[in-house]
Amino acid sequence: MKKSSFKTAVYSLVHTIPNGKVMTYGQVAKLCGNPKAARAVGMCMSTNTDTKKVPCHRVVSSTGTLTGYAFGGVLAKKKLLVGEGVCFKGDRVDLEKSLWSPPTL
DNA sequence: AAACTGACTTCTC
DNA sequence: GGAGAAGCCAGTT
Repeated sequence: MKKSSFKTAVYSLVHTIPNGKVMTYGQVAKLCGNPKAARAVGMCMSTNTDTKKVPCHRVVSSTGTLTGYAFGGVLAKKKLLVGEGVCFKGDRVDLEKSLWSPPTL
């Protein structure tokens, strides 16, 4: 590992999110080194263009609300999550069932 | 190097 | 839980 920019860490972490699960920006930010860098995480998602390598649609806000999506908006994001098997509560993700946390290495 | 921006989080009412 | 306000971080210009 070299040049571990925050962005790189976020990309790697998001890339580890399994299908049918979601993570919050705060969770990602914390695992990346700064629990308050949730905003920075979101920006990295917006700059991200490889949805296949970085499933940014699996990243939601702390309350389970879907935030922006650079590939069709929250509508497409929601559809993607539902299609993967993520539980939804109206317009929000059921974090109690679909919130995922990385393995303790 | 400084300033601005942005897909956030948390507190209070 | 919803609405409003303040604080925080990294990236881009």
